[in-house]
Amino acid sequence: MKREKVSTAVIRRLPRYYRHLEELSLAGTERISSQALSAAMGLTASQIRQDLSCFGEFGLQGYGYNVENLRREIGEILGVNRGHRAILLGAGNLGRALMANFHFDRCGFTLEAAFDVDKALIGQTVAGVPVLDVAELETYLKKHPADVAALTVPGPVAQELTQRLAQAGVGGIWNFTNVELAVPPTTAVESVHFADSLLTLSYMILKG
Amino acid sequence: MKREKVSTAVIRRLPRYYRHLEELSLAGTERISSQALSAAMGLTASQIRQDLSCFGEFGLQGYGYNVENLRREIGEILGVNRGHRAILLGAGNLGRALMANFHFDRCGFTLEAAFDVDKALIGQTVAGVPVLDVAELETYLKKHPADVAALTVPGPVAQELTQRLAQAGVGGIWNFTNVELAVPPTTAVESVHFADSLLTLSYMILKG
DNA sequence: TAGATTGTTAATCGATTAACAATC
DNA sequence: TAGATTGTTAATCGATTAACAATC
Repeated sequence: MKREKVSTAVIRRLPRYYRHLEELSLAGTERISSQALSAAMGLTASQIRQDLSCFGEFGLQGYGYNVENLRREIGEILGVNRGHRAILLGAGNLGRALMANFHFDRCGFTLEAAFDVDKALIGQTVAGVPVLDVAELETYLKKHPADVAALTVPGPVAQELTQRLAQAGVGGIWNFTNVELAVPPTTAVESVHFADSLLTLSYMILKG
Repeated sequence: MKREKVSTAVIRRLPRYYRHLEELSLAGTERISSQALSAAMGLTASQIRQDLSCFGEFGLQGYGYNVENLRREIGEILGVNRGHRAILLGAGNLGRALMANFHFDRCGFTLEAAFDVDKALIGQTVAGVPVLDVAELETYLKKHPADVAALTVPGPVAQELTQRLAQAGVGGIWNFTNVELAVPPTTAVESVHFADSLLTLSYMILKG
């Protein structure tokens, strides 16, 4: 194993590997070669072996990889068994859609609470998750530390809330606003930029 | 200008440039150098000039770039003035969140209709957009061709609907399901994989 | 054993950065 | 004019692909 620093290109492929292996495992496939997996995913076999070699030796010469074993190993690398805790800020349409539809648990997260400013929403429960007053954010986090906060609030309040979250020790921000968030180096940000995605598609339908 | 084929790395930066330039323009900034823009975006000046040179010469020696002009040019490249038409399939929580909150128009799209199977939703209007019966999809598209379809349906029906959309001439699919869609070469797919994004964040909070 | 397939090293390819002549 | 900054060519860096000895 070559444990140099792992490039973001590799890291971004890990969830895809994980997803494919989940499906293979669910379909009852027991073993797979890098060749077969690469064909299914549109990569090269070489790349898959190269990627995995950043983290360890998970295969067997002449055999390939045990699907369930590799799935578990990659899950371990991604941290799906760490019992991560999440909160959500902004229980508007998008926030409630995530609460109702997104399977946090499949990523190894428990969504423990949502926060909003709207008195009409505070006190409600969405998909089993209580909506609390954002004024209580710090008090809540002191009692129930969270690893990650999903940020589904209006753009103008995104940066201010980010600061409060970082201050309160939340390690990662899952950003759904179109704001480029400034964070201290101890806080990670992963953004889902809908507009960037749609504009990319807009470009693609003009060309290719 | 070197008009070779533009790499996806460059294409994925275009929406970011566009977004930053919108903000600068809105803030009344008239001109900017590649140096200043790169500092604001966390890139190198060289990279920005290199990226832009794929599409033309938009700057002026000794001056830099006119913000509003560059914004418009990049908008043109991305196709925001093409009057693209969109439909949406699946008016559940996520679909309605997009309808209510996402500014299709800021990306140059008009969201013209949504489709669902749920009789309780069909006939309703969400944020001014009618929800139609998905059984009428082909009939509708014959009368009102769409450039792009947002796919916010349950995983199991995603592939089947993708085929119907491609068949009906929809050029791009904005995929919010966690299904890896198979499409003919004439159809573009851009996926927003929430789970991949959260798993990436999960990895980041363990390391970095 | 023979065939298959890994993990890793070396070769290639592509993307980013640096440098600079051109010129506003 | 002098200073600034572009667009582009060349140099560097990093990521992907190919090749192959090791070995199940």
